[in-house]
Amino acid sequence: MTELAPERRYAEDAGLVLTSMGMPQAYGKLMGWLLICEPAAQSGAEITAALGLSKGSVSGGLRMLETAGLVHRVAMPGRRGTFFRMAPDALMRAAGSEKFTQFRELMDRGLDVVGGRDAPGAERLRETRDFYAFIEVELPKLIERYHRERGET
Amino acid sequence: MTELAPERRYAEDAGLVLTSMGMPQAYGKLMGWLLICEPAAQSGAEITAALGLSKGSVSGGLRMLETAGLVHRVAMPGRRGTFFRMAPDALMRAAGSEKFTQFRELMDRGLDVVGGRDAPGAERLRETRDFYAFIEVELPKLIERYHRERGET
DNA sequence: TTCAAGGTTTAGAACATTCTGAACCTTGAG
DNA sequence: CTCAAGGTTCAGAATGTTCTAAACCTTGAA
Repeated sequence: MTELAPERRYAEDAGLVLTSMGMPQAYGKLMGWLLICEPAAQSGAEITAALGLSKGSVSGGLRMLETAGLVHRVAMPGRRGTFFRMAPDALMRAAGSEKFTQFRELMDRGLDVVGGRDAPGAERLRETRDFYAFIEVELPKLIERYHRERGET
Repeated sequence: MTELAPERRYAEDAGLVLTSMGMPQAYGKLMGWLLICEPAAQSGAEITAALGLSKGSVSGGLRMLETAGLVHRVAMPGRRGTFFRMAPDALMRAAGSEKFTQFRELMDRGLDVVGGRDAPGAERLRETRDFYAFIEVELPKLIERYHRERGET
């Protein structure tokens, strides 16, 4: 068993963590690597070599991450190939309030089915709906506050 | 193709939504049903009949949901079998800040690997870490605020 | 223009998850 | 005690996901 560089090991571990959040392991490794690699922008070939994944996985993964806005393509004049780096705000996008919106919508649809907020048996849906509606509105404000406070200092 | 009652259809749709958040479809259907069913507490047999799932899926699903704290067992004196109902705060638990904690920890481990907050190339990790640390602290406060405001009125 | 490196696509092998059906256990009514 | 309804467990079929390898396409240096 050959020894593993700490950077490589970190990418492996990130793969595990991100898998537990619904991302394919290989793509999680890409994210982990792009979080700590030096230099920050690397070609697909370099990443392939660093992580021991197939070219196919790296290509597919980078495209997916790019689509999700987590990774950007970077031109490196004078060097062959395409380079990728983590988007500056990459994992902050994953905080997404979309999930809360989805839940709130599901509760609203439930309220329709049972006959509105005041129908008998609607408490379950009403309470849950109100909670998610609150978070849905307040979480973006919270994030905005973070950026405001951070920007000032 | 036989017509589907709106309640049953709602459970089916909830199954789809919750699947997209990483829950098995059958378990999502259980949650959907328990959100709108009347009466609110039902036996496994009733749920099995209502949703057309196997006894095995219903039994396993209810156990899992119970373990996750989303569903409670209820005694119904005089009636056969075990009854289940949605936990009052069921889906509010799913708001969990555990995810943010996990991310923050991953970033901290990354900072260790690259040599600390001030190491070259550590900005990526540092910015992400600070963001998640902020949400990790503030989201529980936000939830607490919701309950306080809600409790007063 | 040629060629090699880099990147993309895709079929399918390897793997993991989900769900059911059937055997089994438990409980309470009669 | 007996029996039937309710519940649990588990092996395996059905399904879905992930990853690779190999064929293919693209690009730029010489």
